[in-house]
Amino acid sequence: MHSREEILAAASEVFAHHGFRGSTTRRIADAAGVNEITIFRQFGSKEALLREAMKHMTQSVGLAPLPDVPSDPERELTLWSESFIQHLRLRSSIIRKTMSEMEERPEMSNCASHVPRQASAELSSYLTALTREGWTSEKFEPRTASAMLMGSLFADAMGRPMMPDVYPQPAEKAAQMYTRLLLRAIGVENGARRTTNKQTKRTKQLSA
Amino acid sequence: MHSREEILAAASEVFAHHGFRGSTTRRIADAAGVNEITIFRQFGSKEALLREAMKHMTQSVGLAPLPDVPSDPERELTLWSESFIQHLRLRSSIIRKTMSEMEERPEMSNCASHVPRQASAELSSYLTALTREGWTSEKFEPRTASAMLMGSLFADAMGRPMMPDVYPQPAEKAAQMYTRLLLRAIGVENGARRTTNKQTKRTKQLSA
DNA sequence: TGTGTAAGTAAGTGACTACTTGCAGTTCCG
DNA sequence: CGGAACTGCAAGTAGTCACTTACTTACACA
Repeated sequence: MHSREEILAAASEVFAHHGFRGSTTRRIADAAGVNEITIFRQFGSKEALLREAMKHMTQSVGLAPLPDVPSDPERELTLWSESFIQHLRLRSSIIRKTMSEMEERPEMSNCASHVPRQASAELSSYLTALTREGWTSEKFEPRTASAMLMGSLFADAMGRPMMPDVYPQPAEKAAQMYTRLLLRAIGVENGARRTTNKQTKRTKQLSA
Repeated sequence: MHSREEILAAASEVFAHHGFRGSTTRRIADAAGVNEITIFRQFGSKEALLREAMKHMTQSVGLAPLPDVPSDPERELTLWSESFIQHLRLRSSIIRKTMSEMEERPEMSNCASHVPRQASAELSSYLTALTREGWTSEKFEPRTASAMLMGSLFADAMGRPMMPDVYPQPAEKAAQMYTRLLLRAIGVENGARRTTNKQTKRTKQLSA
């Protein structure tokens, strides 16, 4: 009963630090404060346990929401970027392990790709909304821009512990700085909306 | 004699596909077409072999050079980005494994961080030169901008095989698209230099 | 009091792991 | 011809791995 949750938590922890091959059933059992055999009775095999632990973990992501209609792009996007990079940093160990394992165990990383997929979709649609609502002055592909922002945040979260000197300082401001650069790339000025013919569209939409 | 090189190559190959723990001496010996004992006689231990293989691999990077004085920023940066992403894609497996191993075996990844460190330094200094030479119209931190471009390329190389739909299409144009966005973020117009007071500086430098 | 369920203990299986020892064959060099 | 240097083969060591079997303990519920 109670042991199941503890085993799953311990399995995640051990996997994050030692990878699949390093996650011995003995280590997981010790970390969970449980007899090794309980693992096999509850989950059948080490592989099944880690599959389950993976699924169990991809719940509860909690990214900051992006509004359907932007009202303060810099503020909204910065908050989103900060919540995304925080999510990545908290899970950097396990993400590294999962990415390394994905060629040998595709079924595990398929489940792990759910979060970035969804984040990418939300960010892309927000960037599209920025253009639709007349905030942008430059033409751009939403997918490219979203890949660029998410990629910067991802690489920062993965690489900063190893080589802090190649990333912007301080770490807490990094998300904001990437976000500002991206907004400038797509031509969003400091809090000022451009007045284009697109604006009527938005007014209509709001009054509808 | 000849076996040494073959063992090193085989070790890299096996490590890229199976990581440290999965790189059994037996597997490496088979891949090298060599008796397992030869490995121990030549390198002493599995760890020493993989350390050597790592060192042996970080030679021959071959990034496109960035000029000290920019003359065609879009062209020069695009070529650099393309050579960098190609480098990352060719080594994506081994990079994933190294990043996953870096917490357990820091000495291996320290050697691996040499390439991105140098690339970052070169890119940053090129971006600084862009401003010095009057190509940019926006204020920006070179380190942030370089982390952003390199991060986008890195994340693309790492993530595209797993989720191709979140990255720009086609893959061969991705580097160019990221580069264009970055240039816009720092205010470099399409091949047109801005005429600022900085230009005199450059002229002086050239005539010197 | 009897029964089912979740947990533990102890011991062991066969496969794999890094690494060793001893012996023999080949190649090359003086 | 003789001896290094390199390589291979056969066998083995001590340890770890995932996983199993057989039996015991604790507790909930009826």
